[in-house]
Amino acid sequence: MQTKIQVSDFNLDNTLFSGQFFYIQSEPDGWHRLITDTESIRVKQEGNTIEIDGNPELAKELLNISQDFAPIKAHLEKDSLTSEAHKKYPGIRIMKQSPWQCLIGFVCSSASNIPKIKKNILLLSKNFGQQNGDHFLFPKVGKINNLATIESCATGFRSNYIYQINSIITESWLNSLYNLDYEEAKKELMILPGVGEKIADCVLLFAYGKQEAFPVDIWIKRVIEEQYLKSAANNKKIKEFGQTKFAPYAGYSQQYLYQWRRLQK
DNA sequence: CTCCAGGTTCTGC
DNA sequence: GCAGAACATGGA
Repeated sequence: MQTKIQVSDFNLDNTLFSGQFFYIQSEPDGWHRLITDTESIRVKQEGNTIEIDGNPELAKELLNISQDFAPIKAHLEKDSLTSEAHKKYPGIRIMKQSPWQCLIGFVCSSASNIPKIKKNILLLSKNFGQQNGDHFLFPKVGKINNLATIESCATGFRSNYIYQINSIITESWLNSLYNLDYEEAKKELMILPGVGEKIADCVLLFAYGKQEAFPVDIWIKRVIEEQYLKSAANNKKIKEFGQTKFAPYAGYSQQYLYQWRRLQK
């Protein structure tokens, strides 16, 4: 099934390559296959049109296409650096992933890098996911259940975290967190082994839609120290600064600053 | 070979 | 409470 959706202030490539979602297979003709634990779709942007090959509801949800971007644009333009980042990398949207896939992706992310996280997710899917045509879906909750096989997915010291999380949590527990506010949901997520503040914030932002979350990684630490504080600071300080300065869209500001600093020469 | 990557946990004060 | 080390792995 093919569908076309008109968009504005939306850039597919900038969104897909901003380190939010790790199971993407890009084709040379501009199509990108986005793979979840239930289905996969192909998407492509031509001007202000998003072409969708597959379930259009999944595309709209995952890419957060229908979110009104006007208030976010106004917010980004209030600060000179987020404004510059928005000009340079326009149309980055905060995606709305399934909590499960987002959680495992970011558990893989600790002290790693984006190409390697993508490799981890691909290997986990090949080993534990269901085959779907020429690719494998992301594994469902409970399926990533063999430690030795997880270790073969190049996940290193994160292997045991993945193994334990897979056995501890259920789909309904993950869904129950939608009903909690930011602080409460964060406390719950941080019970999981291998999930600290930063990974919890990523899951809250990229899956649960908590726009006040301000994940602090090495790039955000750098950009805040270099461009705002003009001095060294610990992660707690960085996070407090970001959440206060960029409220109520700290998550969006974070994402644009992250991209700006990470891709800086 | 060394350094680094969308960090977290453990240890020792 | 805090800083510092340990934790695997692959790419530059």
